[in-house]
Amino acid sequence: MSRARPAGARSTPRKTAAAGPGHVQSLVTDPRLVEERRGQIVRAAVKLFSGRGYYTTTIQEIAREAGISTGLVYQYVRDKDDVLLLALKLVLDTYEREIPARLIEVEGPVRRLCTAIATYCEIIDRLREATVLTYRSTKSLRDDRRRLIMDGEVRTNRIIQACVHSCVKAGQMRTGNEYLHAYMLVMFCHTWALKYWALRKRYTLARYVRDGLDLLVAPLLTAQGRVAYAAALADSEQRRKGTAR
Amino acid sequence: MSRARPAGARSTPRKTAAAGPGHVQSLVTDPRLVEERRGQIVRAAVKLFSGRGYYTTTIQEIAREAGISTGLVYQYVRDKDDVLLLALKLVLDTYEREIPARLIEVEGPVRRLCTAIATYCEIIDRLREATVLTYRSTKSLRDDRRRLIMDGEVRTNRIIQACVHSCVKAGQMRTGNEYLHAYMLVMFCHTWALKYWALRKRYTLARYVRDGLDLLVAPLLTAQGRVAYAAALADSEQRRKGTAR
Amino acid sequence: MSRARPAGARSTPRKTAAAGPGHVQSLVTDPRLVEERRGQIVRAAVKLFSGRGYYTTTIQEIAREAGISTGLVYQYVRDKDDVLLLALKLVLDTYEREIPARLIEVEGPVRRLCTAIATYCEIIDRLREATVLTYRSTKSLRDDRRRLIMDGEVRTNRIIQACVHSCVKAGQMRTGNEYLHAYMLVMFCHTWALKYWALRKRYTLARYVRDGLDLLVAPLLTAQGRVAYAAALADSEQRRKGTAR
Amino acid sequence: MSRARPAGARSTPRKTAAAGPGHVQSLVTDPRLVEERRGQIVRAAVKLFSGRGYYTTTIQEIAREAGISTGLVYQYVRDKDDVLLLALKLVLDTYEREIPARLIEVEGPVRRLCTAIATYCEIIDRLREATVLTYRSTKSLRDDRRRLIMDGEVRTNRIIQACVHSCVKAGQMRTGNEYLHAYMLVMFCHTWALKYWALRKRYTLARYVRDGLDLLVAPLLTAQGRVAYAAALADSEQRRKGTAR
DNA sequence: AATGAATGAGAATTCATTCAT
DNA sequence: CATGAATGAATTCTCATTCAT
Repeated sequence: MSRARPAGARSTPRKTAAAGPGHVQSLVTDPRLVEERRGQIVRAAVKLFSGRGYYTTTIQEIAREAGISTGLVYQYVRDKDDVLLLALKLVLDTYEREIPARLIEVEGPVRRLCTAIATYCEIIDRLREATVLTYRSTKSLRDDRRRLIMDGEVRTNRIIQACVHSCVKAGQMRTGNEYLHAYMLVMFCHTWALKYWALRKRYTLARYVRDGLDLLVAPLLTAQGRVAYAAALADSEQRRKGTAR
Repeated sequence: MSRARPAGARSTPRKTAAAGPGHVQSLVTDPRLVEERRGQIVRAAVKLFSGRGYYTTTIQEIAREAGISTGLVYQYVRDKDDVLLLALKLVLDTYEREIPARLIEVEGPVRRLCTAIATYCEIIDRLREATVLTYRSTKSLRDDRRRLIMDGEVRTNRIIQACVHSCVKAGQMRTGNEYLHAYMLVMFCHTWALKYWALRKRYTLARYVRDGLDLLVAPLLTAQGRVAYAAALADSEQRRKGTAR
Repeated sequence: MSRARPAGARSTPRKTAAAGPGHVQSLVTDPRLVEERRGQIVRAAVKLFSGRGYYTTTIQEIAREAGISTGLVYQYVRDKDDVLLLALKLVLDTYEREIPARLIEVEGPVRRLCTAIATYCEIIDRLREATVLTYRSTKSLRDDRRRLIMDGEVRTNRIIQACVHSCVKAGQMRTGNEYLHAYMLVMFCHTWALKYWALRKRYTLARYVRDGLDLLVAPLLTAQGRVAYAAALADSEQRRKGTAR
Repeated sequence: MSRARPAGARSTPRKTAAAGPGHVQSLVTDPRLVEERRGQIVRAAVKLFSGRGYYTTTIQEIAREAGISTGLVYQYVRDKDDVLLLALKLVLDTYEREIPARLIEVEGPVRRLCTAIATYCEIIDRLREATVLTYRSTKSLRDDRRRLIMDGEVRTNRIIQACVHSCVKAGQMRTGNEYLHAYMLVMFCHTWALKYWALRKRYTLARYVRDGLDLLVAPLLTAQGRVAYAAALADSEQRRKGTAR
C-alpha cells in the first residue's frame, strides 16, 4: 500500500527561481564536482545533440554517454533546456576564448585579421557539427536564454569587427561598412560548417580559408595593406609546412 | 525507436515502396484534389514549423491550421517526415522559381547579378522564418531526402553562379574563384534571414542589399564592370522610387 | 533520424485557460461521448482512489479499470487533478441529489429530519470508501478546486440545516444553535464511513441511525416533537419490514 | 511496485525482522541519540506532512527541515512508512498524554467530562493540521501499522468514554448509548480540525466548545447533572478570565 | 555517526498513426 | 473521401534508498 511517491506528484514547484536566465542551478554544492560532472554531461550533450538533434536525443542517452545515471543529470541541471543552454554556451565560449588566445602573439592589423579568420575556421572545423547545432537548436531554447546565446555570438563578432576596424584605422583596408564586412567574414567561417556537405568536395580547410581571404579581404586592401597581406599569407604558409609532420 | 502502432496494426507493410526518396505517396487519386489538399497542408506546415519548429509542431495542429481533420493528412502524406519534405521543398522551389522569373527581363551581366541578389534577398525577406526553417530542420529529414533538399539548394546556387560566371566571361568582374564567390553571395542572402535579429537594428532590406553589393560585388569589378554597376544601382534606385507609392 | 516528438517537448503550453476552476476541459466534442467516457473514467477513479488513494493510483490503472487506453483519458481530462476533482464531485453530487429526492415524499419537519439523516447515512454506507476519499484527498486538489468541493459540502449541509430549522420553527425542537446542530448531524453521518472500522463491530447501519437519532435529535425535541419522532420511528420500522424481502 | 534498489543491492534482506508492527528499528544504538534524532525527524515530518501531505513530502525535505542529512534519516528509520507511523503516533500520543494530565486535578464527573472535551479541543486546535493528517494519511500506512494507529485512537476514545460512564454512573447524565455518545463527543473535537475552514468563520474555539457542550452534553443531563454542569461552565469562565492576561 | 552524491524504477503526459464510421 | 476518437510507445523528470567517504 505504501508506495513510492510518483514522479508527477508535486503540489508545489520546488525549484527556486534562477538567479538569471543564464544561470543554471545545481543541487550539488561542491564546485569541483559540479564542474567535472557538468563537463561530462555537456560534452556528451554536444556530441549527441550535434549528431541527432536536440529533440531526438534523450536525457537517458546523454546520461549513458556521460557515464552517469539518468537521475544524476538532474542534480546538475534543472531540465533539458538547461542542458541545451550549457551545450550551446560551450560552443560559443570556445570561439570567444580561442580566437583571442591565438591573436595575442600576432602583430599587424592585416595579419591579425587573417589569423582571426583562419583560427575561427579551424575552431569551427573542429566543432563542425556543434556549430551546425547552434543554427539548428538555438530557437529551441526558452526565449530569455536564446538572447544569451545571441549575446555570445555578438561578442565573438566583435572580435572580428575589432580586427577589421584596426585594418581600416591603419589605412590598410578600405571598407564601406565595417560592421557588415565583419559579419560576412563571420558568416564565411560559419559557412564552412553549414555547407560542409558541399564545400568538402572542392576545398580543404586551408584552401577554403585562403580563397576566402582572397575574396573577402584582399579586394578591399589598400596598397599598403596588400603588402601586409602577402606577408601574412607567406607566414601561414610557413606555419603549415612546420605543422605538417 | 519507431512510433507506436495501434493494436490492430498488421506486421506486413501495406504501403507500396515509394518511387524514389523525393516521391510523396498519396492514397488519394484525383490529382486536382491532391494538389489542393497538399497545398493546404504544406502551407499550414510551413507556417507552424517556421514558428515553433518541426518537433514541437504536431500533426493535429497542422490539420487544424489547414482546416481539415487529422486523419485526412494521412491520405495525402505518408508520415510527418513527408510533411517536412514538402514544406522544405516549397521554400526551395520558391527561390528556384522566382529568381529566374525576375531575371528574364534583365539584361547585362552585372545588372543581372545585382538583380539576382536583390531578388533572392527579397524572397528571403518574405520567407524569413521559412528560410531559417531550412537551416533548423533539414537535418531532421531522413537521410535520402536530405540530399533532395541539398540538390534544390545546389540548383538555386547555380543560378547565382551563372550570373557570376557571365560577369567574369564578359570581362566585367574578376573573381579568383567563381564558385566560392557565388556561394558567399548566396550566404549573404541567407544571412538576412539567419541574422535578422541583429541586422534589423541597423539595416532596412534595401540598405542591406546595397551595402552587400558594395562589399561583395563592387570591389571585384573591372573598370567596365563598374560602369555597369553604377547603372544597375541607378536602375534599382529608379525602381524603388517607382514602387514607393 | 526522424523520430517521434518526445512527450516533454513542448515549447508553449497548449492548454487553453479553463472557463473556471470547476470546469474540466475535454478535447472531444460529442457531448454524448464525453458523458459516457467520463462516466467510465470517473467510476474507475472513485473505485481505485477509494481503495489505494490518489497518489498511489496511476492513470494507467484507471484507464485499465475503465477499459480504455491511457492516452484516451487525456482526451477527456486535462490532468490527474481533473480526475480527482471529477471523482470527488461525483460523490458530493450524489449526496446533494439523493437526499432531496427522498425528502420530496416526506411530510412533517421531524419526519423529514429523521429521513434526511437516515438517507444520508444510507448513501454514505453505499459510498463508504468514497466518503473516506473526500476526507483523504480533498487537500490534494489544487487550491481553487478545493474550494469547489467545500462549496458542494456546504450545499449538502444546508439541506440538513433546513430540516433542523423547520423543526425549530414548527416548535418541535429546541436547539441552542441550529448551525452547529446540523453540522454535528452531518458529522454523525460521515462518521459511519470514517469510523466504520470501529463501528461495524457494534452496529448495523439501521441500529447506528436509530441510536444516533436518539442521541442527537430526540433529547432536543419538544413534547410535540416527541410525538412526531415516535411516529417517524414507527414509520421507518414499517419500511424496514417492507424492504426486508 | 516496490521501490528502486541501487545496483549493488543484495537480494537477501539485510535488515532483521522488526520486533512487531509498531517497532521502528534504528541502526543507531545509543538510545539518547535515537531519541533526539527521531525527535527532530518526526517533528519535521509532522510539520511537512501536515502542510503538503505524505506523498508530496520528500525524505530530502524532511531531512533538510530536521537539519540533518538525507542519509542520516535512514539510520533512525527503516523507510518512509516508518516516518509516517512515528508522525501519526506523535499526534495520537499527545492526545493520550495531555487529556489525562489535565484531568488529574479535576473532580466531579460532569466537570471532568467537560474538561476532557475542552482539553481535547484545545489540543486539537494546537495540532489542527496534524489532526487532519491523521485522517488523510492513516490509510497510507502499511496495513499492520494502520491498526496500531487505530489502537491509539481507541485508547483516547476510552478516556472520553470513561468520563461519560462516570457521569451516568453518578446519575448525572442519562445516555441511551454511552459508547456512541462518547464517540460523537470525540468527533465533535475532531470536527474542529476537520471543518475548521467552515467553523472559523462562526466560532472561536471557546465558543465552539461551549456550544458543543450545550448541544451534546447538556440535553442529556439529569437535574443533578445540570447543577454540576452550570458549575463547570462557571469554572471554565473563571479560568478563561484568569488566563486572559 | 554523519554526509550527500549517486542510482534507477516508475509516473504523468504527449502525439504519430490508425481505423471504424 | 473525410472525420476524429482511440491507441500505446516513448519521454521527461522525481525521489526513496544506498553507500563510499
